[in-house]
Amino acid sequence: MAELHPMPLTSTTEDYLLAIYGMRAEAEPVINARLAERLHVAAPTVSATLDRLARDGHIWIDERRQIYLTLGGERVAERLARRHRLIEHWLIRTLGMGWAEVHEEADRLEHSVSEELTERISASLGHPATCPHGLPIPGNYPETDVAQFFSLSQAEPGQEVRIVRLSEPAEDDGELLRYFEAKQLVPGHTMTVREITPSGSMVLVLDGETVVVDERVATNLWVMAA
Amino acid sequence: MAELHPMPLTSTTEDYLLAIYGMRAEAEPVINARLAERLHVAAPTVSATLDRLARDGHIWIDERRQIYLTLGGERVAERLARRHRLIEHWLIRTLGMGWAEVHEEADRLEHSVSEELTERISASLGHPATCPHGLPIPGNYPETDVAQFFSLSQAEPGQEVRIVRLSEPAEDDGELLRYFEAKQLVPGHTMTVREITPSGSMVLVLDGETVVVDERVATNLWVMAA
DNA sequence: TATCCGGATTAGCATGGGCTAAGCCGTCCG
DNA sequence: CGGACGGCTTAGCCCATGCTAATCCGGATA
Repeated sequence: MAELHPMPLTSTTEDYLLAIYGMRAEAEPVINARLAERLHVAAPTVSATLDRLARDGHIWIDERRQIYLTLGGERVAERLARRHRLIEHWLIRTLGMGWAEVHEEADRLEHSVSEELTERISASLGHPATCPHGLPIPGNYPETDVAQFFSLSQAEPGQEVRIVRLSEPAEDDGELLRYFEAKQLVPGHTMTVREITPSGSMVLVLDGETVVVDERVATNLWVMAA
Repeated sequence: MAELHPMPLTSTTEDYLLAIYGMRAEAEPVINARLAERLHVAAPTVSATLDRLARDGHIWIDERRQIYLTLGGERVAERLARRHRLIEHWLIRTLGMGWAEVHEEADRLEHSVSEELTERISASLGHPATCPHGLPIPGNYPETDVAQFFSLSQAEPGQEVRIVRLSEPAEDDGELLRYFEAKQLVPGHTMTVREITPSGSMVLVLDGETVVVDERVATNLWVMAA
């Protein structure tokens, strides 16, 4: 039974749908335990909330307890991702907020901006294709070559790559964001992989500067061959 | 017992504090029943919520059941009013939203914008003293002559007055807002009271146009001698 | 004085969203 | 084979926020 007049979703509901959407986009396994980590809540809380989400037709759960968005759930999540990523751009462009700070602000604002406001923002920015951290903005992102993207941790020594975006979880790590910003490890920049140490750390050269990143960091940067 | 680290307030809590603040500013009696009307909730809900607000030190209630903000509660409300009114300006100036629509949008956004963002907005607007509907922005409003303001319904025939602001409740009435906008009954505009009918309606002349407003409408416009 | 009315409270209930503590499953490993 | 361990649910609890129905109270009025 679909609702005739869809109830406005709660902020919590939106958070869950967006988290599931993000994990799917990164091809991470979407299960109860991972959601609990990402959302910083206890496992039983996730179970109960997922029950409601399933009841309301936003998600479904298969026999192996994998969680999937329904078409409706995905539409909601896409709209939220769109809002979130547009807001980030907006805060940077029109108010000069910091590259590393806007994600947190957008996390709150995404639940409050209307559809109408979202479209005005998109228009005023010239309908950007990605957020400042390189994540695609649904509705603005051209159908392309996502297949060419791979994690920096997969790059070979000697390879020259261009950063295209951050991983989803990186966005929630303020520390990491500030580090990326400081080292100029941001979308658009090109670098060369000098070497990879036995422990998995990568020695990079960008703008003539040598930067060393450990494996955890490398995993969170998506690149393409430059 | 004051909290050491003040818990973030809920959206509901903020709504109540802001409503009380607004009613006080208009010298309306602040009692349970009026709050129930303004917030569109049932009386017992208001009682329970006010109990919590009192428990947490945001308000106090006297023997005649009048509700007052504590110093802390007032500080919260002022910050909210500041945010709300700055956001309204911002939406109009930077995104071209409508004068009659921004209040509703700001009602949601005011709960989500950070202190930092608020100040950036204020700065980018040149620290405006009032919202687009003429209500003062706490922190930006110069200490002046509020005493000179009076309700249009108190004006005398023949008097020339300038609109300074709307009443608080008018802001929640989209219909009325659109009417004001259409008739150019907005802050800054000057008009002359031609006559007052026995029923309380007022015949006004502004910009050479004759406009008739009934008493309910006149009550919602604050003016000063032009 | 008796009544009515506006305003408030009490009682009882629901829902969303949190928590801990316990226990229950599979799978994989020693 | 027997654990241990990861993941999930059950049971039991809490609080904020909403509701209705019923009652209570105090002041104004017929």
